[in-house]
Amino acid sequence: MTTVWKSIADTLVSEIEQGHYPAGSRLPTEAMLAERFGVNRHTVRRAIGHLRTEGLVYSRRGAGVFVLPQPVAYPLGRRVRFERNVLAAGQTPSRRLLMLESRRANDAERSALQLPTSAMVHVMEGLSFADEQPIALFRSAFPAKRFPELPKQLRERLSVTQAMQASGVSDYFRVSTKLTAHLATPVQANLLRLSAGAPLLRSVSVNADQAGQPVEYGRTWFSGERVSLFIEDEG
Amino acid sequence: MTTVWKSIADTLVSEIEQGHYPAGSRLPTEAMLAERFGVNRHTVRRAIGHLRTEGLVYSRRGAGVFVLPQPVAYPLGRRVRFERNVLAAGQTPSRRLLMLESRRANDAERSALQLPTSAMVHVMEGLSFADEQPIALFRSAFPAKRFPELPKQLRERLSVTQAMQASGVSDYFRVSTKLTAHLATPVQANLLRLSAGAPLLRSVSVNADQAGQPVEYGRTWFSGERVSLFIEDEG
DNA sequence: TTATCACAGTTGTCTAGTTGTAGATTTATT
DNA sequence: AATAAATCTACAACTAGACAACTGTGATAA
Repeated sequence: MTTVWKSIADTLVSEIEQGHYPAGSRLPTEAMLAERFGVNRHTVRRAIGHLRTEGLVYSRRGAGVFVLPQPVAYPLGRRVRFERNVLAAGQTPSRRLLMLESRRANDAERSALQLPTSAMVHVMEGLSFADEQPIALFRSAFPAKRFPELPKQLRERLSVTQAMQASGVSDYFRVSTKLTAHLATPVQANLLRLSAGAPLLRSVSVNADQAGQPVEYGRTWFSGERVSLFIEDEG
Repeated sequence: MTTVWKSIADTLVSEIEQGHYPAGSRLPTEAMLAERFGVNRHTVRRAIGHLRTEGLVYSRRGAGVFVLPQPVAYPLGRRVRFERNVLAAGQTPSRRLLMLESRRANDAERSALQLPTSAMVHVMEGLSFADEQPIALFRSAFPAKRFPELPKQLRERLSVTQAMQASGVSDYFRVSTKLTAHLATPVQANLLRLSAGAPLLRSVSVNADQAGQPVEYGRTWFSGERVSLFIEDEG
């Protein structure tokens, strides 16, 4: 015995899957859907509530119900490139810069980047989006001595790859990646538009140039819901 | 020798036939009827269940029990016009718009309307009523290129014939009609106020202008109980 | 240009009422 | 005693309406 709200939920799911309502778009209002399906608004709400728990949509009071993009498959391999990864998943990448500063390296940064004591690093913090949907929070440290112009370049282009090239590093490679699971702090949850305490995947990684010299020490917090990391074959 | 619920059913039938509860009106709630007849609610339910199988009333969970009007005779011929048909049956036609959108035509629509690949169509979905009683669910596709203003016109007038005229098609004719029988999905049943799994008559049709150019590809689901389709003589 | 405000539209929440369903129990009929 | 009819109880599912909380937009004023 199927209930009305379930069949409405099924209809909406199939319409979303057929691209009828593309990712990021707004569903018709609850009132319109109620009219269309010939039911009370509460019944539509129950169907939408189901889609919400399935992670297909999210709703904002006063604004509407919006279609969520499906989780991005994010390959971790020898070459990890944000834009390429998101594009390969069929979504549109973008970034937002939250902070950019230069300061003394802390212990972890010195160790990872093989820097002498009291060396300076440029630190960039930002958000990564796929189709307007925040998928990760990142904080990267670069050796300041080697890349004196990096802050300007990052500010202009926002792409690590391009900024590196402008600083003479034509290519770079992932030399280590450590993954752990964490719960989102309130600040992180807010930035990633998750509920506080949502699960995050934390990646701590080092990239190095062709000579093996470390050029970036990065920490990234991926939304566990929206990203599925996978290890690429090293072909 | 007669049971309690049967006599209650008889009483209700005669009251409906005497116009005590006119078509479309709501019966008193089961609780009130139980009170009135001095019986348990379930006994009233059994009587109402009988009226329902007789096609005299229909009930909507949470809303109440409503009196049904009689079925409509619907002629299918060279000129099929909803309003004319229902008026000819002595009832009052009306329509409700459920959805109106423009999108890429799918295969069936492209083929029926003789459109090139990736052509756009306007799609209208709605309900047809005779005397406030839903008799059919329809979904029509129109070539968007030829009728750029159609959505506005349909929204204003809700009459295909009038919208066509406003777009320069003074008259149109049925060029093909295919009929099949289907069972109502839960959503369809709900919209037509039928029980799920009720039989529907599905008509897939194409209308064309005087030059023979297809102008509408329509699918209509008629309630098998409330409509009897008949083929008109082509005089 | 910027800030503020008003307003309509949308989702969130609550209360109350109605029909649908399931099961157990009592009462009437044969 | 057996069986059918009716009762009783309790929820589940849906409707109906009202109001609160919030968003987005456009108008107005500084």
